[in-house]
Amino acid sequence: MARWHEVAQALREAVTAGTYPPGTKIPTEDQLEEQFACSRTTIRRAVAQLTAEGLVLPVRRGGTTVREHPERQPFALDTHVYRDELGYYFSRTVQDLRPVQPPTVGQGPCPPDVVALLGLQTGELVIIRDRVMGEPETGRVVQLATSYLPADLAAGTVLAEADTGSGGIYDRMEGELGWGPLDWHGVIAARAASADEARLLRLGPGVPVLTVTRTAIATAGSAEGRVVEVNVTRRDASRFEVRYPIRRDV
Amino acid sequence: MARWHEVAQALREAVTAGTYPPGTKIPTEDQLEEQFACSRTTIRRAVAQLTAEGLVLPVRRGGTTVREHPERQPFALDTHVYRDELGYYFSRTVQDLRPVQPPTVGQGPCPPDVVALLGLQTGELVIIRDRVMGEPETGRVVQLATSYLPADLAAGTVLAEADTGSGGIYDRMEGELGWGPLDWHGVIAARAASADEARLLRLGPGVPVLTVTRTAIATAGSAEGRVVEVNVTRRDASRFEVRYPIRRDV
DNA sequence: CAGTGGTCTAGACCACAAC
DNA sequence: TTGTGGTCTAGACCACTGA
Repeated sequence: MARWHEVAQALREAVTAGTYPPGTKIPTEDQLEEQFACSRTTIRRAVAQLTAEGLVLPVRRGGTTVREHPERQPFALDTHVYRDELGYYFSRTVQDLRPVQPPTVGQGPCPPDVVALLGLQTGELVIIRDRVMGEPETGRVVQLATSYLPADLAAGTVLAEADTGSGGIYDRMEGELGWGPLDWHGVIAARAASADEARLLRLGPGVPVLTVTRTAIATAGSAEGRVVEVNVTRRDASRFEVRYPIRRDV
Repeated sequence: MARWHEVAQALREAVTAGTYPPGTKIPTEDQLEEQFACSRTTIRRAVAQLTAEGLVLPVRRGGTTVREHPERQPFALDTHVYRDELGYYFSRTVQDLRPVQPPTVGQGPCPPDVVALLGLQTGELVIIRDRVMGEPETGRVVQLATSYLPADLAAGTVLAEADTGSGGIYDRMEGELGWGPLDWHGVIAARAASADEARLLRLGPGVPVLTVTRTAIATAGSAEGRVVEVNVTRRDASRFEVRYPIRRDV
């Protein structure tokens, strides 16, 4: 077994055994180098592994902290859409979240993985609406949500404005724009965090994020049959999970 | 921007642009070292990143191959359980899979993340049933499934035998053992692959796997109220996703 | 402002599997 | 057999940020 595997395993066991409780720091790289009698490169390889597993988070000058690793919190599966006077809701709120910074609206090229969903060509422009959500108490960022809307449909409409008004974009689509009723479906997937995501969610590079992608399709009006929005929501995969009931159909 | 970021970005663009099509190899590390005029360590850091993203797979002596990266394949959400004369089915088969090796049955300590689900104490023994599933044509392994059953309930019963007979363990539980009808629920999550998972699924270390965990609860008999099985199914997160419909409840 | 992790170099040897 | 990626060393400098 490679030396860095041994070091990683030793550290992993020390963390789970409580030698280094959550919130505390593991020894510095120089100290570990001495403790395990190997080069710093080997130590770094081991710590990189624990980082990828979401167990620790290194911060420059601040040392490497053991992350809280509670039970994963539920991230309700939104198989049903509800509506009240305020707008549409895709999940009963499991955890209260609030915007950490004002939502941003911009225009840019369509990311490769969204191109196919929107039925566009590579390089076509889309309206991009970004929301960064965090815990109300701590302000800690836990969720990133980005909406992509085809520019040929949304540019120049209220959908491209910062404030979309009461009820949000879905009310605008089904109301003024006459695209409704909308059809939705969802996809759950996971991938390594991008550099931006890692920074905002305070994750190490390459740590998995859980993604829920919701697609909205117009069934009427000028956009009939078109995918009018793709919403990608991302969370730290080590802290969240999607739960669902299984019904007996016999 | 760090040099290895630049190298990674250049390689990433070369791959997505088709300079290195799926199935072909990127240049060797020595060649990249020359091409980018930096040390091999820097090259390796960049390639490690692409590996974590699931874009390439390095094989010793075989070079580093660009992975096929088709659209993610659906991995149907099993919100309903069906039953026929052969047994219970949790998902309409999206893709035909067959066992790559005979299922194994053993007894061992309960993994930490399963302890809580089974309602056991740390260190208690469980029956472990392992299945490795692959594509019928190529034999390529795409799914790992492991069942954990409390030893105090399952040891000595047919549940601990290699062949559980027609209909599988759920029929035994609901039939001879009188634990039924069973209740199930599921959880979707993601995490970095373990070393074993990475080897079997042919992934790089730390690459995300998508997990679907199904829990079975007895509603009758000697096991009433107990969790009698936890099944953890894992797939390469870069190749599979869970799709689900969204219903309008208003 | 100084100690931490982040990056990078140049070089060596090894283990494995494709050739 | 041998070329490939895998591991490891010893050392250097840098950049950021928390003490």
